[in-house]
Amino acid sequence: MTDTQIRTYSGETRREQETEASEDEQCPECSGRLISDTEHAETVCSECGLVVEEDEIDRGPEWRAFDSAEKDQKSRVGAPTTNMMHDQGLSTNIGWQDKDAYGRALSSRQRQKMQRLRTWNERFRTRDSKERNLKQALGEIDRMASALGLPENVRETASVIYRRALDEDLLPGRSIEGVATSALYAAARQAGTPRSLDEIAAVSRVERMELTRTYRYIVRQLNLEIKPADPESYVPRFISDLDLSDETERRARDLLESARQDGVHSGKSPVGLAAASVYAAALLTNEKVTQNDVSEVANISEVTIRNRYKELLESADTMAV
DNA sequence: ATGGTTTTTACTGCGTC
DNA sequence: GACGCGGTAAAAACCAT
Repeated sequence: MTDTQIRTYSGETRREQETEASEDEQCPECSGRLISDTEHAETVCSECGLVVEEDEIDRGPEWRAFDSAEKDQKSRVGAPTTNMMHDQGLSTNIGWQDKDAYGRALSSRQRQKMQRLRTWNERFRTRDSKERNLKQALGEIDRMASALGLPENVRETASVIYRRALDEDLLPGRSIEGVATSALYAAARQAGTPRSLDEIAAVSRVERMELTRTYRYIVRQLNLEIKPADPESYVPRFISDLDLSDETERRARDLLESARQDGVHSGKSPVGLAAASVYAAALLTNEKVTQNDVSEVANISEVTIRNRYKELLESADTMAV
């Protein structure tokens, strides 16, 4: 049984169990495999045909198709809506070809009319400043996200955050780039794939200081609940940057876990903690990494690593006893 | 603005290869 | 002697009030 992580806007995570796949379910009568028949909204046994469940919710289409060509024809699913486009991909586009629905050329009178419609459609589509604003910001978010190797869902979340900021009129006085960057930063953290402020600032057009200011403001105004980043989420990245083994990764997580229970955590920078755990774990597994190596990939001073990793080992010891 | 906390910077001493 | 490591003090950055 697999767990899926569901992340909500506010960043809390809860776990939901996926609906049970029918493969390990057995028919109560003859212990044959159960097949869920979505077309008739039933779960039936493949051996004896016993209907185990009826009247399930049918998520299939309401039409029937008798061959694949017909299926294609009847299917009427468009592109999914996405928050990554300023109009969620829903606006109308007037085709550039001067053809009618049957592919015949239009009369010149019609052509002129279509040209006027195109012009106006375009004007309305990016009508007010907000829309144009959004367009630019989303482009920015996209650019930065790919520079940082952040997955699509992060971009999506960032877009949502930006949209909210826009709706609440938080923009005046702040730069589009600044807010866009903040949104991305927040989204990355919410998604559990945090990037440090430095990393974000490196690909953004705004200064670090402006970024932190805007970020704080946005978080406060939108009531985004962003928990302090979990040190563990940095571990895999550091491990792979340093070419360390899985074993080391596991130990690093263990160290962080016992540190958490010990409460050594609070107030300390999560990145520092992660870096220290990686270093300490490498010591334990006899893999060679210097404090300097770790400090470089983690962008953390060696001093911090030293201080943290001692604490980590200490708390790991007391936990073991 | 302020004060408390954490991180960084810079420097020093020790041991090892 | 260079390097990794540990320690310290003072400065800087950060955060809540």
